[in-house]
Amino acid sequence: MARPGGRSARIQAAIFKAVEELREEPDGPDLTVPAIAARAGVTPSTIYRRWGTLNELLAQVAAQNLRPDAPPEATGDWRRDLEIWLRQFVEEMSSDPGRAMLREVLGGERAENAGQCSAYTRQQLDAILDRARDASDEPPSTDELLDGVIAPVMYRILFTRAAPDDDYAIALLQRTLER
Amino acid sequence: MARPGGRSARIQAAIFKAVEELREEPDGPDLTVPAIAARAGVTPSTIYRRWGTLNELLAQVAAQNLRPDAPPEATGDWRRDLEIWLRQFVEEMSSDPGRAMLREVLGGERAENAGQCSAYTRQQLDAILDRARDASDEPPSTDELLDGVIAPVMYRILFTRAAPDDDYAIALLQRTLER
DNA sequence: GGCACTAATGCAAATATTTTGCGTTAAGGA
DNA sequence: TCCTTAACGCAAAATATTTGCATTAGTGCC
Repeated sequence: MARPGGRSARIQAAIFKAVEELREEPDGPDLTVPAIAARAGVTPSTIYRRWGTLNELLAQVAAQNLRPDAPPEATGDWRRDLEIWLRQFVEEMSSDPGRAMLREVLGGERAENAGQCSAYTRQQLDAILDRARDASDEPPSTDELLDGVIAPVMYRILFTRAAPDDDYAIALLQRTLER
Repeated sequence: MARPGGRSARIQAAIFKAVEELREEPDGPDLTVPAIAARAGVTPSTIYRRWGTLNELLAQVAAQNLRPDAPPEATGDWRRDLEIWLRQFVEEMSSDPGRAMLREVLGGERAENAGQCSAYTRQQLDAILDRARDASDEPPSTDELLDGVIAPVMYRILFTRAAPDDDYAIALLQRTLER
């Protein structure tokens, strides 16, 4: 049977932290398993046995980092909330660190981590849309927003080297709201 | 100055072929640099010098494999052509080999390969849309199709483990054509 | 065509990494 | 508390990556 308790959790936390710290390293981040293990005070074999591969470890760390740190801002006007949230989302995802995390999440073998990532944005959207429904309004569905706004933005981030899509994203949002 | 001539091209072709062949291997594909080099009749250092990393090599191979092997079918009815092409596109991309290639293209450090990939689908769409314009019709723009159909399909393939989206994709296409 | 220049490769030693067997530690259940 | 065994540490073995130097072969020039 599995044993997620105490020690395992502590070690995983130490390893995740080690990855973050090594990213900040001034002279080029040395993201190798031995380096991460050393920083975390753990033997490399622990990492290999738990994650199998550096790619898998980085995928899980990235998924965790993509977890939103706060619920979407609530101004009272849900359309405005959506716009504010979207601006931040696009900025974060299209930044260099954001792109790197997306690469890493998608680089992992198991779809689990990528799924987690989209679950997060779904939750954030749901939070805003729930408030809209409380106000007896008729907002679009989460899926309509995913298809109409999030997906096109992500496609461009992943498949082109294009600059920040700020206005473009807002235009997509307006169009989806008008339907 | 660069020397893409003769030998380099031959070696690159041999290496790409080696990757393909190792994928077919019955008892688990051994996609390591040394294995690829051995199969291609080349020393590993050649691969390391040219691509730097296994991820980069696989990204470029995947980009090449995602190149469409034929122009979209032409039935005379461009709406039908779009539908036929889309069905095949979705089937190919959501298959296990297709997903693996997408992972590999996106896993590379440089955006170049992913960009190539989306350029290919853009070309295919353009080919169909050009025929529509020749017929003095008013088809949607390439970007409208990318935003309205391709992006949502890709988002689901990349971020969920959901099953083949055949009908879903067609529904997206219909909606985009009606606008 | 022959020649000079040097990018691209081959080779092999030096490093770095990943894997693996076995002993030890510590969750989780009785 | 005791037992079972998942998870870890350690170190040797197996692989993979890097690097310096020698060799091969595109490319431009005469």
